[in-house]
Amino acid sequence: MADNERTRAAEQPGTLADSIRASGLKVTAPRLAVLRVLDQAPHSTAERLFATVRAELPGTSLQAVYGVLAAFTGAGIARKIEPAGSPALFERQVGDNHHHIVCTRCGAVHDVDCAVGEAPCLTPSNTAGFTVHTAEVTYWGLCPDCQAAISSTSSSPSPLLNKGAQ
Amino acid sequence: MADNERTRAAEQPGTLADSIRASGLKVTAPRLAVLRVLDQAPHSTAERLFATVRAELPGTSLQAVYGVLAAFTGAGIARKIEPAGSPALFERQVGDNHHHIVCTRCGAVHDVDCAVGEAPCLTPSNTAGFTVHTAEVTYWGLCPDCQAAISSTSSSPSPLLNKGAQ
DNA sequence: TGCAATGTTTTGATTCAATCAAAACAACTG
DNA sequence: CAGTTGTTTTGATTGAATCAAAACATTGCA
Repeated sequence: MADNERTRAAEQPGTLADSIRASGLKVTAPRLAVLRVLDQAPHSTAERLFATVRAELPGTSLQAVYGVLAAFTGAGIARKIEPAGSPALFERQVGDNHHHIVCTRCGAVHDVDCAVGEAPCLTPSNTAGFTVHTAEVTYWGLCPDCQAAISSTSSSPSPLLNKGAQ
Repeated sequence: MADNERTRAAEQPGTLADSIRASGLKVTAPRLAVLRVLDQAPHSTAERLFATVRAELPGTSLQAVYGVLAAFTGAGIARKIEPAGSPALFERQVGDNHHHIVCTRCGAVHDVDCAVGEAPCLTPSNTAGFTVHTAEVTYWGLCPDCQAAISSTSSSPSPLLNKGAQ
């Protein structure tokens, strides 16, 4: 590793390093790299982040990425989402309480704003004595590309997931 | 296996075998056993179902349980739910579109009726071109037991999952 | 009632995602 | 600039689920 690339941390311009430091974490090259990729490609798996990070920081290990992500989610600057049938995805934590829509054919994920300003069906009717802290909505459907692919070819859809009828 | 226990399928009284046959599947002892346990203990993992089924049907393998569950979900008489941080859970498919509330401390799962008769926030505001088929709501909170456990002991909650702030 | 065809279950191996533990190492504090 | 704390690496391991092929049972049909 020529000239210790892994230690070049503090020389970043601004915001990324700042938001890491602001959350009480030490600033390191792997963390900067992961946060940058998280920004450029939200809803990435740990493996995908690893592949991209490794391109610019060859010494990085997959376990380091997992470690960085654990630190980020613990510190509240990243969020882990786990759609059924998919490995965990990560995105930078943003203030709003948005949800996700997942394509059942290709797995593409997009953000969806919460329908009403104040969370709508976040207060279930019968909580069975539970105290509710969070409500999480996942929408399942077809992304534009897969709609086109299905309507043009008459081949079988080969769905990524087999959700029960709603 | 004395007198071929595994083949005693058709002699069940009624409803279980009927609902298997009604969905176009062959009736077998492992399927009857899995469906019975699914009825008695909803929200069970495959492993848990396997342990219970094996008690009454010793020759059954874990893979058989997975196979039965795949057949059931494919035929629409069982539903697979996959809460973040937990292995997949299974329940008998019922007509209503209910959701689930999960205890972040002990993992207990309960059913929650959809707040309004017609699904409320099942129509997101910006679908980004997606066609929405299903909306899935998961509530996270504390079950009554864990609320009591936390307020009585001042020990650390040791949460099962670390959800981001909502 | 018995036979054949189809579909299910078993057996064994394998994949994928994620986590654990300890040693080597680097970032921040003073 | 040195020490302390915390991070990263290395290597192994777990857990959940899936795959493939052979053995077997259920159902429909004669």
